[in-house]
Amino acid sequence: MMPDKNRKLTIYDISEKSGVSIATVSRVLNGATNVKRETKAAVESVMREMGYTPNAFARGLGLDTMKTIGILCADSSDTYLAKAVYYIEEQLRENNYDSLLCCTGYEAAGKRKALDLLLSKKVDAAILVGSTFLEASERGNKYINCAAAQIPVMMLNASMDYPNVYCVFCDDYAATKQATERLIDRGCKKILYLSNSKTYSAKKKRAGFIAALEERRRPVSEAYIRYCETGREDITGAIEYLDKLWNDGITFDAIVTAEDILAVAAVKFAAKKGLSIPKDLKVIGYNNSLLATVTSPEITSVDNRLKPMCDQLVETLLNVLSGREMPKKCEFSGELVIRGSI
Amino acid sequence: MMPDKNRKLTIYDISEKSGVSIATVSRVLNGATNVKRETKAAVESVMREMGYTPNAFARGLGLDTMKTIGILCADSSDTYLAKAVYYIEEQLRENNYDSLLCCTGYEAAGKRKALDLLLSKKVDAAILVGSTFLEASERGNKYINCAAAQIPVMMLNASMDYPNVYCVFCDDYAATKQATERLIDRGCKKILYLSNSKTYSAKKKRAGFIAALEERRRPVSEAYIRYCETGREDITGAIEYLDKLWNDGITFDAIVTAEDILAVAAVKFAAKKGLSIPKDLKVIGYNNSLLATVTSPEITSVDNRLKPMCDQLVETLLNVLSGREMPKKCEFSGELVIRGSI
DNA sequence: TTGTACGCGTTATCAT
DNA sequence: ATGATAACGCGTACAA
Repeated sequence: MMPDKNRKLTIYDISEKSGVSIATVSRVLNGATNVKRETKAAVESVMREMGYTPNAFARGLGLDTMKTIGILCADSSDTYLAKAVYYIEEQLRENNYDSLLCCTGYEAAGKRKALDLLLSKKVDAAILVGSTFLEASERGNKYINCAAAQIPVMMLNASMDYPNVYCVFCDDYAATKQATERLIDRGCKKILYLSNSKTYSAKKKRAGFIAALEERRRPVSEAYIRYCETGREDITGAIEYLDKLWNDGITFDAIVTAEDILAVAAVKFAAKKGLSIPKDLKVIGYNNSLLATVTSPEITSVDNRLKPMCDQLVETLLNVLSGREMPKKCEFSGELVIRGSI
Repeated sequence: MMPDKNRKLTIYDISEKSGVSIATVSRVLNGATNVKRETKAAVESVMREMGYTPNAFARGLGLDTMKTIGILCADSSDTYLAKAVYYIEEQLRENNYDSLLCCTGYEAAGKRKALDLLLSKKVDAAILVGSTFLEASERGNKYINCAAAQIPVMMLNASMDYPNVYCVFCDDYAATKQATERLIDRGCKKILYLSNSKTYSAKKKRAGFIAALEERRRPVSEAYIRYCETGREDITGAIEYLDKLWNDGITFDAIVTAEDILAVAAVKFAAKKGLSIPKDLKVIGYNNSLLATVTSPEITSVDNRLKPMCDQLVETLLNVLSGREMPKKCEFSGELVIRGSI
């Protein structure tokens, strides 16, 4: 029989070849300072020439961590969430953490299941991306609380009061209020608020919209606060929704949307109706994503500081993991980025 | 001292509490058939009431796998790549594999580093998403070959002849050729080909464009085969590029693009120039992504079967992992999805 | 500075 | 059907 050349190298092989104990090899591996210069050099050379790599599982077992963070999001292909995941992964990697991605869908069951799965894989922390992870009922969020009993839980775009849960979000209320006020001040009389979800974040935006009307002493009509149930990427559906509204007599001279994609639909709706933007119809989007720049004219949109939020989130997480006391909530404020649609 | 209530439960605790050996507990855990019904029930009940979860690291060490697949992509927030990652993650999850996401950027060094990292984390396989992972030189691809010596490597949108490397891609050449021919047959005289990358895939598209011209006996002019170096999401930059071209006398009545985002830029360019689409200018995109539906009119685009490709890729991978012999290359053919831009 | 020996929590191979 | 015990590969007290 040939010696098994394919067997993976272990610390023992290096130990043998370099004539030191495995302890010393381990020390070299982990950059311990109390190793003689020459010994260290010798061991390192052996490791290099044999092509040794430490076994991550064994390490994980001993240290009880594999430096992996779980990232949960409903749909990592959503324009906005994709950016968030990208920024987060990038920051984690720079700090030597890997990212285990779990797309959960928008249903509660899927989210619970995914988080449980991450726990069972023993990730060091979980990051929940998107306000969809905040359920309306206390009961609906229980699984998050449970998870937080084991590992730190970070939330992007949601706020929650559980121990070991850290939240980073944007003041959607104020941003939407400000955007709406701007439209009012520009003379818009019939402003429509259009949303496509009922998340925590969506509710705050809606409240901001209403607050603006109230502050400016404008009537608040439920008919002008709309929820459009089409698929999240179904622009055609949203256009039809607006069309129906319009034909039902609910006409408008401005639209405030909860997502850029709805603003895109509004711009296309205007094109279809022969309405001129911004003269006949003004449109404001939300997220300041790529979608705000694809139409003619481009869309004025609320920048909700995604990159800074992600950076903050990861930084907070790293500090929490190293035992530092950190703020449970970080709130950013948005900014209206002006383009041609208002 | 209190007994350590916080210590994680092990198979020993269950063993003790249920009065059987750890071997039996392990058997129950893994659904072995040779366990007495009652024993099994008893052990399961103990596990449930104590809230036991097996330690994934220990399992990994023993079985030499944690059922994790590494997904590499240059930029997971790119509209197209994000969808690919999403589809792949979904399929993997359905088959009980987790996804370790690594965004590498478009530089060779980043890709090498990321793949090495995945190897060191002992993933069961690596999936390279996007044709950017195919370098022009043999040398540039060596790191892939090395990785494949250890684990199966799957490539989406690229083709390569290495052992243990499996490729799934679309016939971009034929699809682009067909799209171009359609424009010629519709009477377009001056067709521009616009690309924003020089990947394997981009080259095949370009070749298809040229082949169409040749087959229809049209002159092939380098002036009409263009590479636009602006950022991948920089629509404004692409518009300026087209504007400059136009002003330099390189006018056109149709554009074939290598990516939907360039087609979006083309549509916006037309709006800016006062050209009517499709009358004065016809536009064809590539990928049939969300971006093909955001403009007015919407963009005719090549559907390159992303979802079917991802499904095929994961299926192939799973089979490879279970030792079956599988095709090294799977080629899909694209389809032109007709919308208002031609 | 270096080496010995044990623990980490499983799975798997033997016996019985 | 069940139990004892040896891997799995590493980190680290403790000893020298």
